[in-house]
Amino acid sequence: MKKLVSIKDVAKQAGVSVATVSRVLNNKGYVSESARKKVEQSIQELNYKPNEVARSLFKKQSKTIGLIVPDIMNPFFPELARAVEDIAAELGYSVILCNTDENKEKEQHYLDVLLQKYVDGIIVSSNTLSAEQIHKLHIPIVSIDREISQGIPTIVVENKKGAQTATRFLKDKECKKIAHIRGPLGVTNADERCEGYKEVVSGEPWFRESYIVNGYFDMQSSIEATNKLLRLHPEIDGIFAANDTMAIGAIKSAHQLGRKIPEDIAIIGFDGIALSKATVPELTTIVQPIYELGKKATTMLVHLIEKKPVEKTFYELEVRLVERHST
Amino acid sequence: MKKLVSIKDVAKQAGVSVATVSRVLNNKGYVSESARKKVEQSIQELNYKPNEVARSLFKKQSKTIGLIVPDIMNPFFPELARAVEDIAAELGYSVILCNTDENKEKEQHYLDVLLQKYVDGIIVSSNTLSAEQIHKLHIPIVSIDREISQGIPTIVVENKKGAQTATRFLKDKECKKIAHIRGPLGVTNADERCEGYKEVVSGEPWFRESYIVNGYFDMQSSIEATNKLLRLHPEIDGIFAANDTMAIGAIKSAHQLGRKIPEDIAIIGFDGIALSKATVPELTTIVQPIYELGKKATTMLVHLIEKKPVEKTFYELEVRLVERHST
DNA sequence: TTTTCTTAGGTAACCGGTTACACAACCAGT
DNA sequence: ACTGGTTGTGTAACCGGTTACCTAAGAAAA
Repeated sequence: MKKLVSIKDVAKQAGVSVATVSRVLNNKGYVSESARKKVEQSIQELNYKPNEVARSLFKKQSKTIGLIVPDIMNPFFPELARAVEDIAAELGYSVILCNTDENKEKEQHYLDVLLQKYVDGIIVSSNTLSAEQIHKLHIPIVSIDREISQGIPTIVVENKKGAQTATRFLKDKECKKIAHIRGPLGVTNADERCEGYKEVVSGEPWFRESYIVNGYFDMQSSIEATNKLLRLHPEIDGIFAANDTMAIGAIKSAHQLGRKIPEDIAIIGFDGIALSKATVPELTTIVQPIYELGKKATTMLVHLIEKKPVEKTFYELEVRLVERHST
Repeated sequence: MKKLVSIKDVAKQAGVSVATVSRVLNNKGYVSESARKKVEQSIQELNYKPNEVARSLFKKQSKTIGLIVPDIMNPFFPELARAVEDIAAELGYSVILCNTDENKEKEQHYLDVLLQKYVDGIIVSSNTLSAEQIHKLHIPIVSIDREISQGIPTIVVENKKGAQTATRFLKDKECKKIAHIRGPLGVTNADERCEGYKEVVSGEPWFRESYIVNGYFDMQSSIEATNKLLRLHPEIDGIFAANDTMAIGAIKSAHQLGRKIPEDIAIIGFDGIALSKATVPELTTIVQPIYELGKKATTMLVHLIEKKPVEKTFYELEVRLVERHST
């Protein structure tokens, strides 16, 4: 590797000390106009770029944040990651990507690595981390999409309200028997969405617990769940899936079973991922402001890092129903 | 921020010098069994984790690689990113994610940032970088999906061959008039795929240049292109789209125009992104080994970084046709 | 004129590791 | 006994920045 120009080279060129160069660089302390000119010119000439690593070592901060997600291949996360990276870059930070598969050991491992690299803060979207684990880190954390514990800055969406909206919408569309494909038990947002559904239908004479089936937020489990559901309850004419991927699974299953969408059966999802616009029929869904989520989280994290005031450390963002052709 | 334990603390605890601790840490140089034991115990007790930043500064390497992609939201890249991150983590590296939108300034900016952070190597998927720009970096680079110039390690797939396979497959399926929605002009893989198509159909009596229409690898442009195409040439009964996203656009367009797929018109894509399995009908496509691509690139990059021997610096990975229901 | 404040800029310690070098102890070979 | 190689360990320089501290000059205040 070719040696990079260091602050010493610049200092020598400009005929000043390294301290002066550093002062120019950071716009801090007293520097005469003439010295500043000379330094700036030398920086130009040598194409000098300060070494961030050396800077990090002294300042104990690295202008880097960690982004911990279960799996970037899950269609919810690319948009989130993009938002985080966009805002981070704007504010002068880089982002290190970590996929944990919701695996406790991997999570702890990445936490250690990020800490060793002096990252300034971390954005997590995970439900296996404990509050204790997080407090031990002593650096700012923002939790996205899942509430870990009070006191930890969190950004979520109105899961329950969205679920109610979705379910009511199906009712308004004259669906008589509405089922729900829920997400994994114990995952906060899956639980909340299920609760929202229940609140709307539990009073209905036709409602039965077996209208709620389990999925794991993925397509395969949803196809199987829907197959079973429609065989057991052929009367079902509306399905609210706890996320878009499962809604697409439901569409495929219904299609296989010869049901027409939306004529025979209406299907609504949750998330508003890009995929929901790519299907035929296009999916009606509760769209989350995913980009906004990432944006807000990053802005907040950087504020926390830079000790700027933050108004709130808990945001619940609004969701909105987008009607397309599956209902 | 709470002060972290440093090597000095460990040395003091163990009653040895920092040099000895460092030797234990790196398994380098002579250390007596008794000293090693004491040091290891102190490390345990204090839960000491070496500061990677300090290490980076001295070693001029950071155990970090950069991953530069146009846009992680483009469905091709999450799987690639996942592969890169998986392998990198396995080999002890972290990955910094950069989205450039194929924008020259952003690319140069990220290159600068990555260099300042002493990343050990970079994986790029981009076509605006010049060979010169890359050589100036003086660190290992691997180019994915796009060939920048000879001499720069590259991993691509058999674009032309895949395109030929796709086109021939449509012919074998009794399509009489096959059109092509190509990717942006000047983008290597788009050009190669178009060439592959041409080689198969240019000898056909029915072939005309206007059967090739332009898209930008995105859905919107493809929908518009297909609309125009099918209006102008209603006789078309087969479409080879240069990527899956555009194939899906073509499906949607055909659907809107009342054509049945695959009865009236067969559609085949290229890439094999997750989305291609989510549509109704599921997309027949030329699948690229995306994960394999990322894996190979990362393995090679780390070999280059660690100066281990690499057999080849140019790989052209095989693609395979996966028949589903759109043909 | 002396004191004090502001401006300017250099020297060197420091961040937390790694490693060249020095030195000592011990063993083997002559 | 002398030489030389191997082993074990500490001291201090170094990586490339930042900044506390010091000195000094000129301006303003006493």
